[in-house]
Amino acid sequence: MRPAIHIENNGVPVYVQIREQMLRAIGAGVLTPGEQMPTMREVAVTLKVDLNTVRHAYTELEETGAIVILRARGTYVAERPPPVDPARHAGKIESLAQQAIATAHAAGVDPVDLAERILQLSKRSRDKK
Amino acid sequence: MRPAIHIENNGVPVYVQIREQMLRAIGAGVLTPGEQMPTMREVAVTLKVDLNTVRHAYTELEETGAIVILRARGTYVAERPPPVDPARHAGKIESLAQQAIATAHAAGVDPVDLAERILQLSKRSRDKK
DNA sequence: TAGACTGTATGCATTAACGCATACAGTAAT
DNA sequence: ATTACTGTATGCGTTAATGCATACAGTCTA
Repeated sequence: MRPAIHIENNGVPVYVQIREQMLRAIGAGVLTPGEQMPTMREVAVTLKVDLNTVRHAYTELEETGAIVILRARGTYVAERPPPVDPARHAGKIESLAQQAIATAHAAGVDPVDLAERILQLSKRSRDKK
Repeated sequence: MRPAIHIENNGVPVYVQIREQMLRAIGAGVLTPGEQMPTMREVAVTLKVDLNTVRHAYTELEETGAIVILRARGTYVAERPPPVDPARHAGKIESLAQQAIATAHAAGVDPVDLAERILQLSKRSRDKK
């Protein structure tokens, strides 16, 4: 399956965003072990970023054992991808949640309203599929 | 209270890490509205990073309305802004929700998980009061 | 063998991030 | 007025991130 990658202008390097989202796609089962990853060029063109930027992300993914890169043959999800550390993932959620609360507070918005709106929007886009 | 900031070598810019973690501290209630933030120099020395790097982070926090910077007097966590008219308020929620979803996605987090965590945290802090 | 596809690599230019040092400018307490 | 503290600003140098173009090198299929 082709993961939907989304690049944002947060100050976070593009290659980091690609790396994280690919990791999530693998962890979530969107990309399964042995399956071919999207081609570097494919990702580069789709996201309108440089080929070397994608390679940067892929290289790091290979270093962590998440994927295997075969020259001229493509890249594939590793047969035994490193387990997604549950604590690490939970920490990310926690962090994002607190950030969202702070931001909402600063804008005079009730975090509960925000959360409910997020739910509506996400579930709606999920139904499309 | 003094938030414990931790800088990592993730490829994520230092100023982004500071910005995010300060936001997190505010969202978690470690830093409360009206409370003085750690001095820029304090943070710089503690984390062994450049003063301008900290300023970069603080400046962005001010732009989002999370903190208030008073020249020569220090920086403070923003008070909750006065309520605005319902139309703009709804617009803010919409905007924040979309931003949160994008950020979550970029970080490899399911927006639904994020929303549910926000709900938990907000309801909990609501009980305290 | 030819062509298409895929990863690898280089060079050049631009911008951002950062550290380090130094200085300037308000504020508040003594 | 002096001093200490806080934010603001500049200059210099280094490294990293990116985009853009171009080329090289394996692999596979027709």
